[in-house]
Amino acid sequence: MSDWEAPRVLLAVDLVILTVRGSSLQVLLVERGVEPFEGALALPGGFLRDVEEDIPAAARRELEEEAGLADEPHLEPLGVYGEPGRDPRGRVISVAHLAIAPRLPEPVAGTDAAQAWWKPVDDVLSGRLELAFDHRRIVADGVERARAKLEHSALATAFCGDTFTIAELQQVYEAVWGAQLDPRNFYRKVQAAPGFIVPAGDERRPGNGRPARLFRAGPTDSLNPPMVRSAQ
Amino acid sequence: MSDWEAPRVLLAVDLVILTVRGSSLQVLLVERGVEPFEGALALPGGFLRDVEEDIPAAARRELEEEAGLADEPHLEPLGVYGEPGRDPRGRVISVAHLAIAPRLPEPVAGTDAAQAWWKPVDDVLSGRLELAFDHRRIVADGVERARAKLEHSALATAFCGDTFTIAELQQVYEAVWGAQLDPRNFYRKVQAAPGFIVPAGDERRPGNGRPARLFRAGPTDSLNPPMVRSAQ
DNA sequence: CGAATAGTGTCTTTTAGACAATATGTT
DNA sequence: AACATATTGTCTAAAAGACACTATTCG
Repeated sequence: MSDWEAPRVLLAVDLVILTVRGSSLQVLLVERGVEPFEGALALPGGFLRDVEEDIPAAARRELEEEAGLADEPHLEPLGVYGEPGRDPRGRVISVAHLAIAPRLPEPVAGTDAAQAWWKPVDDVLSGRLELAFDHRRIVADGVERARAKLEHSALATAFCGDTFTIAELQQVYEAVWGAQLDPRNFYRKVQAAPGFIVPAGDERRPGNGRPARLFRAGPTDSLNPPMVRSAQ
Repeated sequence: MSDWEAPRVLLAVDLVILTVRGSSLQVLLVERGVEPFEGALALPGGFLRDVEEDIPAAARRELEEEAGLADEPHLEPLGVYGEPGRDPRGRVISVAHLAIAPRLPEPVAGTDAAQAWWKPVDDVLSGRLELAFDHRRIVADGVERARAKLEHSALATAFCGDTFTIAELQQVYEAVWGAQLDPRNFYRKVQAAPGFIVPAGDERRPGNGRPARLFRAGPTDSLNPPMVRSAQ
């Protein structure tokens, strides 16, 4: 064992960036510019820049380079994906991250050299859309993580802008969970968890009817009581 | 970018192996035999054996080599820990795994060259016990994962032997959550989740009182309704 | 005013938790 | 029998969900 040397691997960072557009949960995909899978759709990501780069830093860097999202969206580690033979360039270990982007005006977050598109996660999960590598699995894990965290954490506010109405927050839950919720019960439910959301003063969002009160994300991340998705 | 080459890192696998002994949640620790942190307590683990080794396979190998646990305990990926400067031997990325060992007769799972001990997680989390590297943080994450999963999954059965009584299952919940539960409500609660546990036929465990019925793990992993730990 | 959405009140059903009562074994 | 633990039953309080109703804006 004394002349044995531990093998070295390539370390990549991949991003599952989710947002809600319209009433559907969407994920940001890019077109690969190099082999393998050149031309195929894939998650934004890339190799560690240098051997001293911190993993969260690499994730933030890719978030900005490939998605143009510089303004601190929610970002958390998701998992490690590293089957041998996954990439012909050698043994690659990918550290996937989950990022949540707030509702953007409309335009797709284009970037860099490659192009980027928001695509409905349903199209990815159902297989209607082919992804490079094992990226479909990674998306599935990211979506499942988001669904679970909506129950117990304040993650939903990361999908919204700085201020938002309760109806907008409900749209997030409905898009991520793929379920309809009663607006009246939802209204009281979100306010029952102390510190989840706090009023932002005046009123706005003059939609078709009565303008809705505005809220912003509260101080606590852990929801108690939790938001429960009924057992389908 | 054409003459740029992606950096390579060392890949390690670390194990948070939890069990319940007596009424406390315990974690398996080994004494490090080499620098850095020689002589200090640490999680079992090690480098990938060769560049083609699968990560789950490496985790199972360490589980057997360092803990003597060959018989398929529950094993799941926990997270990635790879700050630069964490290890003087170079850039090391550690993929931590969570393993659950069933209640063992009594003897400590000794092994290999190094020695191993079960230690109460409370001693690790409180800092009474010093651990090498960032292993205290990894233990904390593993314990938190276990606590959370006990609510929504059948993970608790992994702490038990092949068959178990409901009182034994309750001891698992109490040790992991660090809380007291009402045996009568617990009894109905665990049976209310379809597929969580199934009867194993006859009776046994003739303790001091009436012998308890035996159960084994049921087919479903997802608990519905969940076991809830009251909001402390 | 009428349409449309925001926000409140109330009732019913379900669930969580406390705890009495009964069952079945050991000594 | 006395004791200890297992298992069942029952009551009460809290929460989830359905849904009628009121409020406020726009056209």
